[in-house]
Amino acid sequence: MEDVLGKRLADHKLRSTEIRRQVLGAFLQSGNHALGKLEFESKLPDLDRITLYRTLRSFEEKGLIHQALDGSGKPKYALCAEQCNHHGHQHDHAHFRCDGCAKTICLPGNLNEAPRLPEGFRMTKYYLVIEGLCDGCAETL
Amino acid sequence: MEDVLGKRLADHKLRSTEIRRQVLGAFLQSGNHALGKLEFESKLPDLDRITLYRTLRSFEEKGLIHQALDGSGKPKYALCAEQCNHHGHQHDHAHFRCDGCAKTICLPGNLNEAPRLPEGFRMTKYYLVIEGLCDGCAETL
DNA sequence: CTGTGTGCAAAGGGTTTGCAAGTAC
DNA sequence: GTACTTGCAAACCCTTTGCACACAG
Repeated sequence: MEDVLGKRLADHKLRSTEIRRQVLGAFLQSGNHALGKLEFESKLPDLDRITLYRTLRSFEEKGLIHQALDGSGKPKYALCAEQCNHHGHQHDHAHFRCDGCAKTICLPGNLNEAPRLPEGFRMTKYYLVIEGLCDGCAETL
Repeated sequence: MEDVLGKRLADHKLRSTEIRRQVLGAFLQSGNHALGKLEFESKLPDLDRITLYRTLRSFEEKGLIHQALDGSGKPKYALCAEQCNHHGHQHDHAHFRCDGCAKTICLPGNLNEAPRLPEGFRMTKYYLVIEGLCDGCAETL
């Protein structure tokens, strides 16, 4: 079977429509970096904004993508790893935002050990956000 | 001198106006937790929204407050420690957002050691965001 | 055929900008 | 007096909701 996109959608209990294949395709093309409104507008100029919002929400609910907190205040999304599905998300990577090119990158590898909390607090999850310069931008300066 | 608010504003090169004293007062009252739009509306119901935005921006530029990233998507602000000023910010604490009461709390103490980065990346700063239940909410359940 | 997805229009919320009047220093 | 601050109106995003039509399964 050649329909990688359709299969991945079906695996996540999502109907395979033209638009969803386009959006998923954009994620697969983008490698390990997260996509925001601007990236979608340049990659898929004809895509209706409202439809995009709904598509992203569906993808997130079904565990195909996750929101990438990057400190910019603007929502960005990135593909999930294999273990995420409609039951829930499970991530162990940090997000890096480059001050040069403004790209947000999912960093591979584990986070540090869980942070310590004051007495009585309980943690459900935590995120690490890093700002700086990516390899490309650091070398340009 | 009794004018704590005025002094603190002056220390940060901010003119001491009625509104700024009110906003700073709200921060001082709130202890270690961050304030968002909603909190301001309940603490200072007569405050003009636009003026609030400008006041917060001035405070942030002068190193009096910092934005507290908490994963909620909505901006929140908290008082800075002593070492921040108009030259820049310097923070070493994590932000904890409670899923119960929705409060965002600045956690005292140091972060873990700095995260490792891929070859060629350079870090300027990083944030840690933790979600869970605060002591009050955890004990209620 | 049935339930879901799409597209357009409209509405909603948060935030910023322009400008005239007021105020700190 | 001068430069900064405030308040109101208007404008500007970004995002969500309602509804009729189209489409996947």
